[in-house]
Amino acid sequence: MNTAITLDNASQQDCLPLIRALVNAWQAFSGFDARQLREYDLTPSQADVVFTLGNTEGLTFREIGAQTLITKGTLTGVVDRLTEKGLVRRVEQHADRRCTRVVLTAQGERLFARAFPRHIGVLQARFDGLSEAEKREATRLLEKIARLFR
Amino acid sequence: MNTAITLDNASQQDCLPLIRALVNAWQAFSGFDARQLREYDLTPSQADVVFTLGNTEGLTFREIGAQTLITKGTLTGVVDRLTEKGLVRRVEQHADRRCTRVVLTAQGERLFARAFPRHIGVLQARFDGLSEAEKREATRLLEKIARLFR
DNA sequence: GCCAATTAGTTCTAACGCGAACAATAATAG
DNA sequence: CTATTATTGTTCGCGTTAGAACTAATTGGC
Repeated sequence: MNTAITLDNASQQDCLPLIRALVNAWQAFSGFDARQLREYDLTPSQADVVFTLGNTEGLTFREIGAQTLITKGTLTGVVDRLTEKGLVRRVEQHADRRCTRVVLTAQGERLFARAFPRHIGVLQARFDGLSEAEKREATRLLEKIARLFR
Repeated sequence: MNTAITLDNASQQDCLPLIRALVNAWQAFSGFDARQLREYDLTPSQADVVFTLGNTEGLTFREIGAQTLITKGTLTGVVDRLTEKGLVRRVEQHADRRCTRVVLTAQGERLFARAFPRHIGVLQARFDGLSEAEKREATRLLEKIARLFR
């Protein structure tokens, strides 16, 4: 009994159908998400930030990065573009002058109130193609996969 | 009985834990994949192309794009970089002069023979943290999710 | 109190990723 | 046959994406 993987048997490994399914599911979901968000003139990353800032008093770059999984280097650019659009603004902190708080502007709040419920509604409607038991099981398995590769 | 989604109940929709799990699983898997491939000095897209071309007589851009889900515009750049590295070359077709076939060079073949089995082996080892039944169920659910958003 | 280690955010580089516009070529309708 | 339509790959614009180097500010050890 040997687990060596050769050029000949590599394509028969049973992880490959699962990997293909994961890639396809991600591609389909993220593509759909991006197309939907275009209605609000937002990229997925921008929407992620706006939706994270909604119903908060503002968050620092570090906090946004932790919740959205956007790297801090990327986040600088995303916040720059949201600022140009007038949806957020940077607020300096006196307590810790290294930190910057990012806050939704009035326009950002309005977009959040309009886009967030509608966007979630569209996604929820699609996911209702799964039963509640399937959603729970898929969540459990995906959490387990995430742990395996962390 | 109403399914309207408001600003207040949007965060309670039961698709959200599943979405979070999907995002986290993808992030963890694709990040691991990218770090592993760095050992061969390949990006995920480059590896995707090299691994797709392995054991073939070469494929056109259209065929590679169909199998890898890389857009044709992106593929031009990926093949450019693989060409610079000496791993693939473009072969013009006389039959249809619009088409270009991409073929592994001898160096590309060697890299494929070395990297493909080893990389699959590393991934397979991680996925063995799931039982066979879990792999099948995860595959089924992910295929269903992909269909919901296609 | 002072120096070393941390932390926060910015900048830079290389490579995607997608959609749209484009030129060259091929296929099809009439 | 010829005009229209479709397909193939390239190019471009814009926006990520990760990672590393960098600056400014803060914290911890002693």
